[in-house]
Amino acid sequence: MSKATTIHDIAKRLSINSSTVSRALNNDDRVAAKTKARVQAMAEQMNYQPNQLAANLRKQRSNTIGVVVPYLSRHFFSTVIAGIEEQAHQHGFNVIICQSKEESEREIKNLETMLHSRVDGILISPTLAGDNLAFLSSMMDRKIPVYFFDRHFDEMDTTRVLMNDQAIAEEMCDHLLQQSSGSMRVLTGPIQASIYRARIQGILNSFRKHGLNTEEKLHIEEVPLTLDKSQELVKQWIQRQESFDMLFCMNDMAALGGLQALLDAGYQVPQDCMVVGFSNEPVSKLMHPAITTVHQPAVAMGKVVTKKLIQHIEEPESITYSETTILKSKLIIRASSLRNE
Amino acid sequence: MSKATTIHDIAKRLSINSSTVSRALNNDDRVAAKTKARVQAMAEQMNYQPNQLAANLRKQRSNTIGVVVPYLSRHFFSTVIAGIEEQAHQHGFNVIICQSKEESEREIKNLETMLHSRVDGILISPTLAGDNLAFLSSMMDRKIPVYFFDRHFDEMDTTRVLMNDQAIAEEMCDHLLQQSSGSMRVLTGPIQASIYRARIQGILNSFRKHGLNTEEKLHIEEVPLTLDKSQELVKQWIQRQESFDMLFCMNDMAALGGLQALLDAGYQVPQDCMVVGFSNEPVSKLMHPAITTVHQPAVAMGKVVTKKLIQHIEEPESITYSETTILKSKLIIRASSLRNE
DNA sequence: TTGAAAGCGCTAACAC
DNA sequence: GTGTTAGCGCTTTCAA
Repeated sequence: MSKATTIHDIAKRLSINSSTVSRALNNDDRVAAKTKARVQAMAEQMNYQPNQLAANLRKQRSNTIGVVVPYLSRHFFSTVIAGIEEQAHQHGFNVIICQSKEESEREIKNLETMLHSRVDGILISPTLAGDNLAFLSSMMDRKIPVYFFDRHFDEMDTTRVLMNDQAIAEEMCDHLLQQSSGSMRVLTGPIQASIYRARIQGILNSFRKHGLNTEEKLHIEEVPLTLDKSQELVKQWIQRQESFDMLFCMNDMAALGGLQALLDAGYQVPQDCMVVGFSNEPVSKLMHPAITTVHQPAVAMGKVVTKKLIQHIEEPESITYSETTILKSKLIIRASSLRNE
Repeated sequence: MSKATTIHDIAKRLSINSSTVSRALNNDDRVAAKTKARVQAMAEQMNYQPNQLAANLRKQRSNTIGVVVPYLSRHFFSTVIAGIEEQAHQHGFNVIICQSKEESEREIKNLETMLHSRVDGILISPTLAGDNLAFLSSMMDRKIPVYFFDRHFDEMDTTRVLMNDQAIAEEMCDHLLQQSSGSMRVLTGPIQASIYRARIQGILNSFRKHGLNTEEKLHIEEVPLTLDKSQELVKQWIQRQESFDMLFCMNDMAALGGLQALLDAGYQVPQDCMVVGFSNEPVSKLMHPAITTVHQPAVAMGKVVTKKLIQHIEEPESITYSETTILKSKLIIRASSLRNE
């Protein structure tokens, strides 16, 4: 096999025109059933493989969706991508993936590559500092739809699929404050990020609702949300004899680290200090005590946002609006925050 | 902006030929430095974005690598892909990703799509049952290089990058047998899989070396390697009063589940039973006791295999051989398998 | 060092 | 229903 079969080869063998072959292969209504059958049989026989590249060039459409996430290996993001991938393939779209590593420069470079590859649309959970906002806007101006998931920019008026971060954080905080009127420490990621801002707002609401003074009773710390950093920080607090009896972590890894530091120092959890996390990593339920957390429907998020984007790609005129979809996450209360058992 | 700028637009404005523009943009030696500068300036000014689609069609090359893994959301695979992505982008390649979900049918469908998209090469950790082997071979026949990572087929003579599964499992088993001459239970994934076969071979070697009877002392159980399944199974064993004092799990999730079941039943780990896992998931070190495991260089695996594939794509004639690269993983001994402390 | 011209494989407007 | 024709935007001989 020295050369791949083209529609022209098939046409020649069948003594018909290549455009008829094209139509037959694309199941066009106007071509006779009999011709269709002949073409399909011959295509099979000659082991014809359509050349998407050519079709794409002609159609000015790559059938490809570009996805940008901070880190591919974070459980939450790889799970969302699993959802994206599934939905996209169902609709005949390819998915190309990049990681920004939280660097907006890298993110822009990736987006440029995608632009050159003529992706039909972008799905992104953007890096939160830097000048990527302007670049993303310019992509929209070029009629390439950019949809957000999980993270977003308020400034950009486009469709996004988010979690109910504020409400669930408020609910979580309510749950804690019902059991304690002590002092809370919050470990959060970058405050610029909408998700963290939303969650903190939820916490503030809850404090206000309970008539508690946030100046005195609430201490918010912005840190890299990793196991090690969190463990180290909480250890320091304990050494300095700072007092708190609730530890609210914005992800499970930080909660694990914090829990570890507390237990190492001989604290009882939840009696001396309650600990809660976020994201429901598989391990959170295995700790002693098991950690209270929030389950986020990550696969669903991927599917939903992809479905909307594909609809936009396939019928651009029909999309005259942008919408914000809020997916409901769910509180999972476990021993690490249950004093009354 | 109603229409994207092409090289022809630039050529017209500069009153030169589009092929000169093409050459200038590709930094061809034959074009005068002065012309190059003019072209580049104009391209900038007109906000020219190269159309990869067109270049790809002309060059019969998509600059895209197809990646197939069982599950995108498994930590090991998403980490390998992070490495693949990084290496590929450094060399100007895109990466499209599919998950097979361990279904060979789905895998073949994905591969076909990639074929039509004219990927320049495939990186795959294949599903281990089904008729995908034949399909993969046929891709190689079509001059599309297929490289394996982590998993592979002995029957296919192509480059692959694997872990030293057999050696490390033997080392792990040695470590256990030095401390016990009791009975071992192994929780493994599908035996058809080369990785599990290799690891089991390592265990057998270790038993033989220690002069122990595998008929009596070794019990191998093939199960889905999930936390829940493992926990359930070990719980059953305990209820049935089956006796074993070493639990060798082929991943950390299974080890976590097993550990949980043992602790729930009041067993002391490692005194009553040692527990070991595989893959060094972040949580393994957080358990009480911390779990002995194997660190696998996943990012490195992704980078190495991608580098080799790209070399193959760029200089196909120079590749007259296939090679097997074995990456060294590393034993991480922790409290769950240390009786002498 | 540059220009002219052909063509990658496909689709789609138009004609019959 | 089918054929004719004209590109999509780029690269790459070949010629000058």
